[in-house]
Amino acid sequence: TPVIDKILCYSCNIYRFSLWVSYFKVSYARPSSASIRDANLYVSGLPKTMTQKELEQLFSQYGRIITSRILVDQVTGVSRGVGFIRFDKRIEAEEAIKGLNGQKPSGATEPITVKFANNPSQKTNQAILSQLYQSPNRRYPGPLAQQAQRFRLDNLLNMAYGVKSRFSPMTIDGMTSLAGINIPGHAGTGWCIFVYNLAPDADESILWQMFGPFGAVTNVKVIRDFNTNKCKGFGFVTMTNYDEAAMAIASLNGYRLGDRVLQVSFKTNKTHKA
DNA sequence: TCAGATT
Repeated sequence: TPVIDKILCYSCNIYRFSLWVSYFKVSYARPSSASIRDANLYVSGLPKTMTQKELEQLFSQYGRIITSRILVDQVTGVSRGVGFIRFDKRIEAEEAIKGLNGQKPSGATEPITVKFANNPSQKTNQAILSQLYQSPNRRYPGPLAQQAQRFRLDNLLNMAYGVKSRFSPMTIDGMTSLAGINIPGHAGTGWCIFVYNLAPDADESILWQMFGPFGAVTNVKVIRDFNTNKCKGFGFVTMTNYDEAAMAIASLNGYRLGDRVLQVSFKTNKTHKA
């Protein structure tokens, strides 16, 4: 559809047009039947360089692919290393799991995980559910919440009087891009924080409650054992702003949660294997 | 004692 997006000359009617072209796919819905139900696979551990085409090539040996997708970071556009493959038939998906789960694609250094995808209609929004949950000590702010509150006030004063904090995100980001150095925990979309010594029954809501008062938290995760579903003793929190993350770490490292003393720091790259 | 990711 041509659209006038600029009038270059009113008197002689010269316009600049822009032309937007959209592509649609229209097709009959596939008749539902047991044979095509649950034929959708979730794939993780993909090499970040793998394209959708290469992903399809890898899986096409097991059957007809209906759709495929690689998830990308919304900011950087780079692959998140996870994706989806929907096969025509469930039996094809089962064969693909048998053949590819735990295998290294040619040229890859890490094995991929292939399993049936969750059904998106039954997903729960963990973040919203957790944040709706309010514990009594949140309603009556303790020392922790007061510290976070002071910090926010401090931020407002900085903004009002133009005082730059030494932890200002601008300074840090400028340093990062100029020197090309890697700062622990910095993931591009936020600052990843490692929380150690969580109790086996810890859940995401406790992380939201602890870190939320310090600023913008975009993600929390309690790492659980696959079989027991108990917390493995640690978790991760992603915060948007460096100074808020730094304040949360400074305040929460050594914090006593129940009968445990937490260790809180920026996430490092160390692996738990070997 | 430093993951997993769900269109």
